[in-house]
Amino acid sequence: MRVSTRFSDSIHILAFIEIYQEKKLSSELIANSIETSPVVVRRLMSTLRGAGLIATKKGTAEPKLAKESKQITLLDVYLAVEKDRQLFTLDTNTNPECIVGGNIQKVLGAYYEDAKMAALRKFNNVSLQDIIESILVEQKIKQAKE
Amino acid sequence: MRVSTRFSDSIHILAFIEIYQEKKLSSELIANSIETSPVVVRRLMSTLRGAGLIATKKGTAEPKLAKESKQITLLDVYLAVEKDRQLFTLDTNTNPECIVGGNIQKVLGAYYEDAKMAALRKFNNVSLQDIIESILVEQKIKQAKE
DNA sequence: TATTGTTGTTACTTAAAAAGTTACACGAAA
DNA sequence: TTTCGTGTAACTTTTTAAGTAACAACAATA
Repeated sequence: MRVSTRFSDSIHILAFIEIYQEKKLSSELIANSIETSPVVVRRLMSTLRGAGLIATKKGTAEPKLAKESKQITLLDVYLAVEKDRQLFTLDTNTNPECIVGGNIQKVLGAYYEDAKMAALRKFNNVSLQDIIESILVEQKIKQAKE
Repeated sequence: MRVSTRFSDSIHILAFIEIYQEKKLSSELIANSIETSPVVVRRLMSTLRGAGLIATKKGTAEPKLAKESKQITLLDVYLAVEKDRQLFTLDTNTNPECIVGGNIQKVLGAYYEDAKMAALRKFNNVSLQDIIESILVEQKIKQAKE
């Protein structure tokens, strides 16, 4: 399948909103930074709004974060747009009559959950504020090189 | 896109080979346990062979593990079939002219790597032997319930 | 208040990745 | 020498998400 960039693009949107909060922020302008279409941006923003991460007004190009950037973690964003889906995919169609096929899903599922939890815990320790600060630092590094 | 079950299916194949090592193990028989086609099994086995995890003989249905099951970790299997690809997907097409678009890939990439590493480290601590033992225990639990 | 711009949403199309399928040359073993 | 199986290539189908088009509802303002 096509690989989902929802998580990355959502963080992009949130960082963009916060960094350019004084400006008029249409979905088209944001789409320009992500290099995608305005509808894709609005679709993601709709999800982020549903998860209580941003606040928007219909007809008005003024999206705001619904919480402080320090209070939004990468995990919040991940769960908003990817839900709690499997990170490593079990084959859920194995032969239940077979010793291996009949038990591997439960066994592997437990180890997969364990690995997923380890990854998501990392995301729970990174805030949107961290991302924004890092972006601004990288930008200064770039400029210092010129 | 369709979600890859290569990792799960590969572990399935390896466990199957080890558990039924005395028997004649055609790709068709293994495919029956996974509920897939023999070609899919042979394709995966070809990759596992390339990674030095199994040994096969063309024309003969006698695949063997190339190492002891204790010496094969889930990480070995993962890297064999999924390579070292991104676990969380960066959007690699962002606007370099924009402060966010121009720096977010580097910033997010680092956090993604960190989370991925946490997950893969878990897999490095689980052996095929662990999986097989767990499968056999689950099977006994099942049978005790009957 | 008519116009212009924007959001929010639906429906549809396209793209990409992996599984599934077909086919077949080649090897093994009886 | 026949039968079974592997290894592999080429092609088709399935799945999922991005991209696109369209439009009603809302906001601001000329």
